[in-house]
Amino acid sequence: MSPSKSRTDALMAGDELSSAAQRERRKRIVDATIALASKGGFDAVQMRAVADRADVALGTLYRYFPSKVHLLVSSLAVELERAQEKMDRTTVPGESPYERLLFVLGRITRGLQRNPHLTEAMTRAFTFADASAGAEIDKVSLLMESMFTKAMSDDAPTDEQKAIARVIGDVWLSNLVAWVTRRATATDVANRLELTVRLLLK
Amino acid sequence: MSPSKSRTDALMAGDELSSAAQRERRKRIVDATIALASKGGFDAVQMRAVADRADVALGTLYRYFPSKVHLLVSSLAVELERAQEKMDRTTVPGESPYERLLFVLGRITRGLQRNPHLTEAMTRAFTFADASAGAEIDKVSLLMESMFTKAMSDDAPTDEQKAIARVIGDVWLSNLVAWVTRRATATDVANRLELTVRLLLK
DNA sequence: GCCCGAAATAGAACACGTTCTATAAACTTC
DNA sequence: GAAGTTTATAGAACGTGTTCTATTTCGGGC
Repeated sequence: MSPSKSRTDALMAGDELSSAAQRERRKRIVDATIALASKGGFDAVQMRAVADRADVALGTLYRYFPSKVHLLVSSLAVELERAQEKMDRTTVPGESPYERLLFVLGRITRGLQRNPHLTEAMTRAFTFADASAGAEIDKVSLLMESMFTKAMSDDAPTDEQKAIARVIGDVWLSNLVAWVTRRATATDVANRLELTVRLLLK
Repeated sequence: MSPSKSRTDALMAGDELSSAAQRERRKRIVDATIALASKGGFDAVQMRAVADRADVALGTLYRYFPSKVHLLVSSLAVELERAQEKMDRTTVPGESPYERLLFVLGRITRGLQRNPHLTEAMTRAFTFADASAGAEIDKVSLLMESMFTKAMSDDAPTDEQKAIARVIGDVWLSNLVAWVTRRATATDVANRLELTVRLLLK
């Protein structure tokens, strides 16, 4: 009959870590993950290597993140939050939702393409995730949609804008996958996104 | 200086296998893969289990398919070809491209949802594939796009129709991923696809 | 300060994808 | 039909994600 309120969730959520030491451990882990992913992509994010680099034991790593996919998707969420904050501090140029959306899309896409290995690692983790990582995935999906709806208008988005944001997100993800697997060039991705936005908003 | 014209490609392509025995081996492997995937999804498709069930040695399995992902994506292509043939024998009802596209989408989607484990295995393999499986992935992508363009019109598709087919394919894939990870219900998927088609074609 | 349960550590152990080795069987070519 | 080459086989071996065990350290209540 123990209260048992501090399940692994608490560690995974990250916002409510008991002690400062734990917050720091978590940060070291995420930083190590991003560093390794940036250098060598998905395959280079090896659990033993992450643990080493973050100076924690393998068991501790697994206590904080129950799998490699959880780890990568959580790191992706951290990265997206940073990008969102940066975007919030920018005034998005453009007269119409169409133009503003294109601006934001171009900016994020270029950001990702600047760090191909990291993008590859995150994208593959995101799409390979199974149901057990549903919560982390949802968090990332929400972040992405909110970036797109914010781009279209500052106010609360209409239903149609939400639908459009979702479609854009879907197309974006598919193109990211294609780019990561080298079936599409950066130019392809940009063109297709622009075409999609045109089809949807014109 | 050997001519070396029969690389692994020949085996992977599958269309041009030297002997009948080899064609049969390949078929047994794909059948075993589909059976195992249908029963237990991606995780149940274990290379040793596939080899056992197909009555080939593990080394032989790897000679025919250089990785688990190649194996699953190739099996997906086989499945899609079957679905395409079936579709070709049907007259798609509907007055407009919009209606016909919805009909085809609904039909494929229901087909996939009838076999959730198989769909999970194929979807995860498809999205997890790396550059080395580019050829197999391209084959599947082409098959999907052609299903959608055929649905819209019998004639050669216009550029706009091709673009729309691609967007639909992207949205479809993302929703499949969401459904497989149980972040979306079958109804969600149907609704979102319909909404997307409406946004694009209305 | 001391005790306790929770958290961290080092490292072994296990599972499954993949590769490698040695041998046997199946073909091609003469 | 024999020699040589390619393909298949059985099974060991290896790498990396994940789990488990035994031990130590940490942080909060007495």
